[in-house]
Amino acid sequence: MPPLIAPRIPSGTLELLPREQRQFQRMLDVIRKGFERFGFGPIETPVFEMKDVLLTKSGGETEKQVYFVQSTGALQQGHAPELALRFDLTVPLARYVAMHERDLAFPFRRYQIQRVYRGERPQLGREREFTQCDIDVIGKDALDPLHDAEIPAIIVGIFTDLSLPPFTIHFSNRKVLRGFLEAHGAVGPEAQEPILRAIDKLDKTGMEGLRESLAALGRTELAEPLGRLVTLEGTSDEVTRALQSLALNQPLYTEGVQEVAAMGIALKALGVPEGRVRLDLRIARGLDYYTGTVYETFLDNHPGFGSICSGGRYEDLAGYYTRSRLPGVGISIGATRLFEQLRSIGALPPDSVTEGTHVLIAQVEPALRPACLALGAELRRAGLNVETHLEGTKLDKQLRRADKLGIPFVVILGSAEATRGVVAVKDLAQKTQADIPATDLAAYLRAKVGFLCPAP
RNA sequence: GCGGCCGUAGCUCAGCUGGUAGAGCCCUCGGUUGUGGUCCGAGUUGUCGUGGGUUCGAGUCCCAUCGGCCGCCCCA
Repeated sequence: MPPLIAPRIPSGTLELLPREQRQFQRMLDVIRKGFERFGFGPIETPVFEMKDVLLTKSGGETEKQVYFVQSTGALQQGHAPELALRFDLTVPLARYVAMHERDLAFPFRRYQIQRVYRGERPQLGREREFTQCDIDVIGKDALDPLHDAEIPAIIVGIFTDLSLPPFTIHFSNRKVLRGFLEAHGAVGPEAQEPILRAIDKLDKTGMEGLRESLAALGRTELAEPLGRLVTLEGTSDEVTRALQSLALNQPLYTEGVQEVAAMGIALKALGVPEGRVRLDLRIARGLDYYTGTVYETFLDNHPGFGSICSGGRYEDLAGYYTRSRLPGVGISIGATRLFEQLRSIGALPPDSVTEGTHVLIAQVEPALRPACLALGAELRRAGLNVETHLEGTKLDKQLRRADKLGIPFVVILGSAEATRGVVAVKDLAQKTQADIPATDLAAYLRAKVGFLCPAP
């Protein structure tokens, strides 16, 4: 015998058993419905893109995390890879919009639920292959700030539908932060970026860390005013008023505060519950392409899990691919991370009997096999998901199978039942069993399973 | 890419100061005729991550290497 190869998957990848996969799928379904509800349309893009297309904006940090793709043939000839796996869905979106610009209706509202790849050190909630659920709105030349308010409303709806544990979408506005820094002498992106990063790390480093970073940058004088800005607490309205009262005479700052104020009003109008979405000046986001609103979502009781959903506003999405100016705003749910984290705290919703296999038809006598097949066909026509046990092993094995697969009902059809025109229906969870007239079976089970299915 | 911890059955792990391997779970079968998840009994499973070294002898010590987990960078 040849030696066995150890069955394994690369670290940072995830594989689920069918029941878990169903839960994950259900999560994605809820997300998709949430996107559709707000009038977003689906797209998909290839897992790999041309290398030069993908690596435009990245520069240093992201490039190190990119997987290159090369056919073995080309590899043998010593060619450098010309393809790379996408590491997010935003860059492919930019390419997509630039490519199909003339055919799209702007503002272009699309959602995209696909896997992305990052060459990172995996950890819990940090995979090398994971699923992102993105929505973005892309405008032509301009995009009303109202779109920025709609984004969190969409997410709140979805997370509520998912019965998530308490969560908060924190948002801020980089114009406010930049304007504030500008007004305090930190002028220009080169000076501001490192400070914004330091602010973004506040939850890990604390104020001490921020002070240290500022000291290292030779900006000790910013510690005091920035400290006050960043520790503003209260409802979004209260924080907004505090920002307005600072009355910094700085155009960018003023613009940012206006946007923040407008968001507060819009969020109320959209019916987003107070407290779900908070203005939090500690959110800055490291990614430098964000220019206005930024979002970051955390589970209230599990801050260590990191952000499960984040995004923001960017002034020019596709500058590398087209001369058109295409501002946008978007957000991404980290579905794989969210799923893993919910699972680790036991917060995944329980199996639903309306999904998966509803009924297992046990086969106890070879002579009745055709009857079992026919019964299965009939129940399926009634809208039920049915497995007919085709092996016809011992009954206890068949019951164990139903048990293991989480199938709630077992139908037993033997000659004892057949001669009386009934079948035995066993409810595995209730440990009950009843003889049901064969003619009533479909209706009986449908009522038991408790869902409305389309008329046959 | 940097730092720390760890690699023993499919899974989770035990194996004291070196003397050639164990538990639980899982799985299979049985506790007789068509009734599960409980209980009882029986059984299968390992080149102790890999390579080298020290030693009469190494899962146990040393070195290297690969892999995993955690933290950092970054991020969903």
